[in-house]
Amino acid sequence: MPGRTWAGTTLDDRKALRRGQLVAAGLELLGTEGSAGTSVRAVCRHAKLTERYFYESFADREELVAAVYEHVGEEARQALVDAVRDAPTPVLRAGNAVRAFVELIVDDPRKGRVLLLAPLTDPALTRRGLHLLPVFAALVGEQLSHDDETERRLVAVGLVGALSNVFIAYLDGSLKVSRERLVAHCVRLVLGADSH
Amino acid sequence: MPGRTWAGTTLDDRKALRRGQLVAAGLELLGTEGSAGTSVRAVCRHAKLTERYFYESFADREELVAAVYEHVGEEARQALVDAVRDAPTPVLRAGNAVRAFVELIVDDPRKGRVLLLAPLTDPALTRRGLHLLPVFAALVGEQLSHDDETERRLVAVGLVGALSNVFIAYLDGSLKVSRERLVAHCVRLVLGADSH
DNA sequence: AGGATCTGACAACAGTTGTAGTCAACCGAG
DNA sequence: CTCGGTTGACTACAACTGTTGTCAGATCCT
Repeated sequence: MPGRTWAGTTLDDRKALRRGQLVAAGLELLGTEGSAGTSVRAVCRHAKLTERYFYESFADREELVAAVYEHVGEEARQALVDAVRDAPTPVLRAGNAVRAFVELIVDDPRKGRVLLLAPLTDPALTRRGLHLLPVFAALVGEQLSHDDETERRLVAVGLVGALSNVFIAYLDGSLKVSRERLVAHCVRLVLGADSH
Repeated sequence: MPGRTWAGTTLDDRKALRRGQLVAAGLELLGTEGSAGTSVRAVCRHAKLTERYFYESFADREELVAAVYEHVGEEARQALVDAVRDAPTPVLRAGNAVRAFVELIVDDPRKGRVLLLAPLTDPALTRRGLHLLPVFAALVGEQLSHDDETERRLVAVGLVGALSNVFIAYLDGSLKVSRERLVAHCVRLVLGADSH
C-alpha cells in the first residue's frame, strides 16, 4: 500500500524525492567530473543514498545519465520557448533567446557542459542518439529564410557550432569577455547567419 | 650498448618502431572507440605488443594519449601551413586551408575525431589543458581584419566552432551533403566571418 | 505489543583498469 | 659454447566498475 504515510510523507513522495536527489547528483558529476567520473557508486555517495535506491528509480546507469540529460534539455527548451514567446520581430526573438541561454549556462555552467559536451562524450548518450543539439539546430533552422533545405541545415549546424564553441570557451575561462558583449556577439551571429 | 644490432636493426630503431606502433594503435582507438575504449591493454593488444613495451616508451596512459593528440595536431598544422603558403589572396588562402583540412579528415575521420572531440572528452587532455583549437583559432584570428583584439578572438572562436560542428556532423553522417558543397560552404563561412 | 514495511550499511560477484614483476625462451657477440 | 641483453607470455596487485543480495534495526499500522 503505497499511500501509507511514513516519517511524515508517503512512499511515493520519498521515492520521487530520492529520484530527484539522484538526478541532482548526476547533474553535478556529469557537469564537473565528466562522463567517466559519474559512476553509480559516485552518484550514490553524492546523493547520500545507497545503491539500493539507485536501482529503485533507474534500471541502468544509462537510464540515469539519460534522465539527467533530458532534464537539463527540457529546462533549456522551456527557457527558449519562454524567451521567444511574445517577441514580435526576429531581431527581438534572437536577442531574447540568446540572452536566456546565456543566463542559463552562466548561472549554472554544469548545465552548459551537460547540454553541449555530454552527448559527445558519454557512450550512454551517443549510443542512444540522444542529441538535442540537432533539435535546437532544427528549431533555429525553421527561423531561417533559406529556400534550399540542405542549405538551411548547413547554416543551422554551423550556427549552433559557433554558439556552442563561444559558450564553451566562455565557460572554461579561455575567452575573457563581459557577459553583455558575449550576448551581443551571439545575437549578431544569429542575425548574420540569416543574411546568407 | 644500444648500438648493437639485433634482428637486423639497432635497439633504438626497434624502440622507436614500437613507439610508432603504439601511437598508431592509440590513434585508431581514440578515433573510433573514443577515450574510454583506449586503455593500456587495448592499445597493446592492437599494437601486438605487451604492456612492457608500453612503459618502455610512455610513463603513463596519459602520456600516450597526449602523444597521439600532438601527433595528429602537428600533422594538421603542417597541412594548413602548406596549404596557405604561396596563396596570394585571402580568398585563395581560405579556400586552400579549408580544402586541406577537409581532405585530412575525410581521408581519415579518426584524425578528425581525435582533433576535435578528444580534447573535450579525455581527462588526460582536458586536465593538461591540451587544446590545439585555441591555437588554430588564434591562427585564424591573425588573418582577420578586425581592429579590436577581443573582437578578433570572438570571431575566431565562433568560426572555428562553426567549422568543427559542420565537420563533426559530416563525419558521423548526420549531415548528408556532397564533399564539394561542404568545402564551398566552409569557404563561405570563413570569408563571411571577416566581413563583420 | 506484534507484525508488516521501510531503511541503510555492507558483502559478494565477476569484470576491467593501471602498473609492476617473474620466468622461460631466444639471439648475437666474445 | 657461454654469457648477457632482449623478447614475449604470463601473473599479481589493488582499485574500481555495475549489479544483486543479505541482514540488523528503525518506523509505522493494527
